[in-house]
Formats: sequence, C-alpha cells, structure tokens
Amino acid sequence: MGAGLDLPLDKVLVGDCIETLRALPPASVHAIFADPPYNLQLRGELLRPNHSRVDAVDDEWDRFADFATYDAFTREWLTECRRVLRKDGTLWLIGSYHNVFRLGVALQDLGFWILNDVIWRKSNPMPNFRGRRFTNAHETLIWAAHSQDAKYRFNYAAMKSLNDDLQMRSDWFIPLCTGAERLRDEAGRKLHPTQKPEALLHRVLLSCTKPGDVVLDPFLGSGTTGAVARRLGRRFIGIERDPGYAAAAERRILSITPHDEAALVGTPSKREQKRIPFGVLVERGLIAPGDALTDRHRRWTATVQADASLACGTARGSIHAVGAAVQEAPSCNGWTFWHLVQRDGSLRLLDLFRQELGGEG
Amino acid sequence: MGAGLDLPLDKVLVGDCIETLRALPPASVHAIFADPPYNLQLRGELLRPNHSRVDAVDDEWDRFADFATYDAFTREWLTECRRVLRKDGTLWLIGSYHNVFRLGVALQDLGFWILNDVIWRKSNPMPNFRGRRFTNAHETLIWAAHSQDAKYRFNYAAMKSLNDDLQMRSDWFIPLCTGAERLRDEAGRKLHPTQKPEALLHRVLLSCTKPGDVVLDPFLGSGTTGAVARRLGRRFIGIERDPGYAAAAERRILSITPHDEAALVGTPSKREQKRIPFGVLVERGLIAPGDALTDRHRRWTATVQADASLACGTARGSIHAVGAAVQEAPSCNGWTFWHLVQRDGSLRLLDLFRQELGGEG
DNA sequence: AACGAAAGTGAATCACCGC
DNA sequence: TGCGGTGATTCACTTTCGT
Repeated sequence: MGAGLDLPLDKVLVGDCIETLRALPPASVHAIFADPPYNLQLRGELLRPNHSRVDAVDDEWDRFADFATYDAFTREWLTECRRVLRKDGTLWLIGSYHNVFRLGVALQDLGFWILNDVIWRKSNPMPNFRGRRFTNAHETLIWAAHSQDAKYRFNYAAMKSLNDDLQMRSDWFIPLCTGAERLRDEAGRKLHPTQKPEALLHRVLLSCTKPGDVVLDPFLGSGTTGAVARRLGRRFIGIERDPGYAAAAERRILSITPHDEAALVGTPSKREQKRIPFGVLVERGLIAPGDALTDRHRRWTATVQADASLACGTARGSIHAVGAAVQEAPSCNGWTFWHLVQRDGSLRLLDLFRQELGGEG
Repeated sequence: MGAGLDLPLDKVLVGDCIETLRALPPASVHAIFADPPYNLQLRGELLRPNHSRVDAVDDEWDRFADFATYDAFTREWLTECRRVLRKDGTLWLIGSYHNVFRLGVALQDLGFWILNDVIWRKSNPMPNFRGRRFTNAHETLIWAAHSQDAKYRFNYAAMKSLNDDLQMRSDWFIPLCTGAERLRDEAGRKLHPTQKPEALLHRVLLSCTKPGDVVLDPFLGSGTTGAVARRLGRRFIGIERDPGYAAAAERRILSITPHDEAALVGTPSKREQKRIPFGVLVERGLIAPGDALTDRHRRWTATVQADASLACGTARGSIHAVGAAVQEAPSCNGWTFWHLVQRDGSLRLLDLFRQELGGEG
C-alpha cells in the first residue's frame, strides 16, 4: 500500500499531541515510540475528558484526582496511537515507577498486547543522596503489539547479532545520554531534561522496523527518535508541543547523515529468505537421485528419489516428513537434519547446499 | 508495643488469603512480601526445539476470567494487607509484565507510596524458543511504604555492604532457584512451580527489617519467605490456601537453623562477569555501520552492518563467525582478528575498543 | 574414581504460508 | 475462513549416563 501518501513524513509537527494525532490517517505507521511526561506536578495543565478543571478538596481526593487525570490523559493519547498504528505495528513506551504501571494498565485495557517489558539499566545512574532508597538505576520500557492475535515484526536475527549471537535479553545495559551527544544551549545548560541516549533508540528501532518504515514519536522532545530513525534509513513523524524543543529537534535531525543503505541490510532472518524447495537441489544436480543422506550420528540412512522425495525403510516422503518419521518426532526440519554422504565418506549438511543457492538471488 | 501478643507467629495458616488476613489485628506486621498469582493467560502448549514440552504454570489458581476479576481480587487482598501493616512498615510485591502493572496501579490507588521498583535479573532464564520476543530474563518487584509521609526502615548500610560498599542499585542479579535448594517430591518433580530463590528474599528482608520483626507472606507457596525470615532471626506469618504446599513449607521452615545473631553476613550472590557484545560498540557509535574491518595482513575486508553483523563476500554473521569463515577455520576470536580501518588508513584492533568500554562495567 | 557426553529444566502470554 | 504442510527455534546450569 502507498504508505505515506497522506503522511507528513520526516517533519516535526508542533502542537498538542492528541489533536495532532487525530489529524493523522488510521493504520499508517509501523512503529511508535512514546516517552510521555510523568511528572504528576504537571497536572495543572491536564484536564478531565470533559475539559473541567480538577478541583482538589483534600489529600485523599487530591491523590485520586491526580492519578485519574493522568490516566484519562494517558488513555486519550494511547487511543489515538492505537488508531494510527498499523495492525502489524508495535508500540514502545518508556517510564519509571512513578507512571509506568499506569501506562501498562492503560495499554492492556485498550486492547494492546504486551510482548515484553524491557529494562534499561543505566551504567551511570544518579546516586541516592539521602540513603533512604535503592539507587534508582533503571527505567522500564513496554513493547506491545496492536492486539493479541496481530502479526508483528521482530528482527530476531538482528537482535541476536547485536548480542554476540546470543538471544537478546529483556535487560539492556546502556549509559545515560551525556557528553557530546547531549544537546546544550549557548550557556552550556542541557536543552532538555530527559534526553534519551541514541543507543537506546538504535536498539528499539532496529528490533521492530525495517528501512523505509514510518516511526512516530508523539512526545518528540529533543528528537532522539527522529535522529536515530533518520540514521537508520527509517521515516519519522515527530510531535512536540514546545516550539523551542521542536526547533532544536528539527535542527538536530537534519544534521544527521543516514547510514549507507548497504550497511542497513543486516542479518536476514531465515523466515525472510527466499524459500528453496529441496527439489531444486536435485534438478540442479547438486544432489543426485540415488545419493545417500544420513543424520549427524549416522543412525539412519535415506536414499534420494528422482522426485526429490526420500526413501528410508518403509518411510517415503519429503526430507521433513521422513526425518520426522525415523525419529518418531512430530516434526523435523529436514534441512538441518540430513547430511549428504559425499564421495570421500564425509558428511555435508543439506542446509549448506541451500545457502549456496540462496546466494544466487 | 508488644507486637505479637495476638499474632499467630512462626506458623503457616492454611486458608483463603483474604479471610485469613481479616482475622489478623491491624498495624501488626513490620513487612509483607507477596508473590500473588501472575495471571499468565497461556494458550496451548509450547515445545522446545527438541520437541520436549515446556512445563508451564497452568494451575487453576493462576486462572482469572479477565482483568477486572484479577483487579478486584488484587485490591481486596492488598486492602487487608494495608490494614495489617504497621504505619512504619513496608510491603514488597513481585510480578511479571502479565500482572505487575495491575499490582502497581492498585498499590498507588490504595494509598501505598512506592519507594522503588526493583528488577530481579535472572542469570539463567528460560530462552525464547520460537524467536518471537526478547528473552524474558527478569521479574519486577515493587517496594512500597504504608503511605506517602510514613516513616519506614531502610538498612542502607547493610545494603551497601552487601554490594562491595557501593549503594545497592535497583537491579539485582540472582540465579533461579534450582539444584538442591529446589523442593522436590519423591519422584523428583518440583514441588511448587514458582519457588523463589532464598537469595532474593535474603536481600529483601535484610533491606527493610531488623531481627525480631514480623514478616507476613499472604501467598506462602513453598515457604521461601518463612525459611529466610527464620534464618535471619525474624518472626513470620505465612498464609497458604493449598494444604499440600502449606505442609511442605512448614516442614521446610522448621528444618532451618537460624543464623547466630552475630553472623548475619552478606548474600553470596555470584558477581556478574563483564561481557561486552560487539553490538554495543555499534550502538554507542564507536564503530559505525558501513565501517570497514580487515585482518592484520589486510587479506580480507568486511563491512559492518547496523545490527553489528559483518558482511564479507557472501559470508554474513558475527565478527567471530565471519572471521572463521574467511579463514576456513572452525572458530575465530573476532576481537583479536578484526581491525577497524581508521580515517587515516591505519588499523586499530577491535579488542582495544572493548577494553575502553570495559572500564564502565 | 574421574571425566566427558548427553539429557533435563526454568512463572512462557513463543509460525506462517498457500490453497 | 480453516486446514495441512513446511520448516524455524534455546541459554545456563544441573543431573545422569557411559566409558
């Protein structure tokens, strides 16, 4: 589909997040990253859904009003995010213990399906000065799909590759945004109080989008999401209420040089690779009818037929079906089970023949 | 005050958690640790790559009709906990992304004051077998005071001493409960599906109680809370609905020999060794996608991808895998094989970048 | 007895395409 | 839409088995 025809791509939209979201077309973005305000002191700016002002009576009522107002605000912008998100898209939230529980419940109540919570472990957190609590050394991200049965993209191989060929875990160790990466004004003061590190967004966007996808950030702030999206060859839409932040973010993002396209290909997952039927190996003569296949331990031997089926004892069928039959297993990946017995008696995994052909395009 | 005069101390009370809590006097316990059902909402069975079945938590006690039912249950037992908790006491909850957001919101709505969320990082979590999500490698604890202005106990010095004289952080690295610590029946099957490690409770109880304090666990299960409380010289009250679990927990707790009061030494939790994946260098910008790597003799050149994999001819994979492939060697240490080709054409060994980052550990 | 290989296991919301 | 076939997918640690 012609995603993006009506979308204000690669721009920072200055305005109220909910109103601006309402102007975007439905099911139009592949991923959303949201770092909403969580300082409940901002409640003065928040209104009830009916736009009445919150009127504090006593402590008990005040506390309830605070959370209720925050919850109403959260559900309003999350509802719009869900409308704008494609059915196969995913959404990320980040928060601390002050607000992240409210965010998670709102997500679940609105029909999002949580896929993971992810812990950003800070290598250099601020110490606890008064010694009255544990050092608050992490923030929590929530990753969610549009709904329970929605398909979604998870670049498993890319994440595994980022982590030295081990599955990426749900706890990420990443430093705070400091030093040259931190935006500052002329006086050297930090421009934005909660600028997120680019390394965090690098991992987020690499995990769930592909080049060309559209990434939305409804609370753009200093623009980290846009900067990393641009560097990784993704399109973005940023929404920011504060004109000063919006201008700084736009300057920052435009100064980014995207990576070479060739460097963005990364590790294709096996699911995405072109499917090569076993028959092609026989047609091309890499495997000949009559050749013997065996498993790693040479426990079973099968003979290749001219139609690329296998024969092993009385079992007949595909490399997968016969592999499953001899092992008495419910299923089997024949590609990684069977080996060709070569002329010199050594074994070569079928999957290696397939990889050779895959290189042809 | 004469805490404990009316309390059923150092016993396991068999019964419904809410009813049993209602029979306890108000403001009578110093700390509560609660490990409620997680409401996992599992569908169908999950097979490992070797076709064996994952032994999931599908017990009746973990099934709820919907979130509203779970929320109502949660608020009911938390309300009783708050009544039973002393004004200067604190409460710990543990959960996963399935339920922990509901727990946190219930806490806040009932007037508890969250002090920290704490991440239990598992050293040996179960992998994600289908490659569809991040490895779920942690659980979340919430630590809360009775109310916003309540005094509470935090044994700052003890926690600091447990952590090599650095402030204890909010992320804890502790192994699963396995091996000899795991309770088993005669057939060798685990007695309880979710037995928590004693190291976790050791840290929890040491952080917020003193010897002689009363610790309550409304979902005692296998009895870890009672066992650690007894070993640390704390009194306890356990509530457990299942008579089988309750009996096993009581046996377990009675078999514990309390520590000498003098010998309340630190947790022997294994220290985490530093392991820096190559991907971290890419995320942090020390190596950029598109950069060229070469070996010492400049025989082979590879290009870095955004996911930190290498591309060299048709070979793709980790720095180790591609290093091995080009040399046609069975293995290769990519850190000491590949060099970055720097702007001026000179080479810099990857391992030197890693050593720079290593200091952060 | 010692050593190495193989099997077992842990709170899990764990495919997808084509007909 | 439902069904069937293809084929993708695991880390750290403990225990047991075999030589």
